[in-house]
Amino acid sequence: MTQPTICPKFEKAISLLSQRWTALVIYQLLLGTQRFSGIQSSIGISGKVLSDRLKELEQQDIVKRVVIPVTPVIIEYSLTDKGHSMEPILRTIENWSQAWVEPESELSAD
Amino acid sequence: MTQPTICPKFEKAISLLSQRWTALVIYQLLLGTQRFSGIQSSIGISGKVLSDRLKELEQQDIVKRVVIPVTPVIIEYSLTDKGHSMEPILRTIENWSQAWVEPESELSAD
DNA sequence: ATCATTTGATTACTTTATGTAACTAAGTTT
DNA sequence: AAACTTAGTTACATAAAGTAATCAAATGAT
Repeated sequence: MTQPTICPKFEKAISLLSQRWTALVIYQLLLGTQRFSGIQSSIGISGKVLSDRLKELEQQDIVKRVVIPVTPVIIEYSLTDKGHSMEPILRTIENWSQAWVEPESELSAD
Repeated sequence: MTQPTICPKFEKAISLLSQRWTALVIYQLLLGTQRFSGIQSSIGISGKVLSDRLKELEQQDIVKRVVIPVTPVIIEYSLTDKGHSMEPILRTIENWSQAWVEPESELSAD
């Protein structure tokens, strides 16, 4: 048998990044601390899924959540060191996309 | 409004890589030409989804499909130039995972 | 005091994606 | 003709994601 020879760490990283929105959330946070609604409107994710993703990223120690008790409450999300360490991944994808992805053939057939 | 300012090419790349299995399929093909059943057993993907993924990757000119009319038929899948150009993405993820991902805490509670 | 407002979230419900397992097609051996 | 092999497909079940309404906490307006 030549079964699962894929490194578990790599597989875990892939399964994280293969979740819809995860990479985009991190990419947005590379721009700096942001709030829930800011992330939501910048990438067009639903509140429900954003909530899920942020919870998981917090658990993975990729995102840090800070509550500022003013009114209405402000909650700031930012990247941890581990989160920032993912920047090369996003940049590599960014570079590749510029070199190889053809723009969406905008079929503006009226 | 500070709406969708994300580059369409980048978004397209992300949406491709955010599909479950896509990155692993490409990663496997970095090892060289492989057949349907080989990919299937190496990463544990269902035939149905692998079929979908390979079709999309073919459309995106990332994967090449070659039919060898012997019996039983052999169908070889390999990366195109565009496919190979994604290697840095996978390597960057691989490197990051080695440095930052903690191995699955194997809860072997008897 | 009550009501509306704001942010960050959750819940109920619908739609889409994925998993599972049985099945098909073509060619060959038995 | 029946069995076997590879590369799929199909029908059905489960999981994930989208949508919209709703909640909680704090506060200012009435």
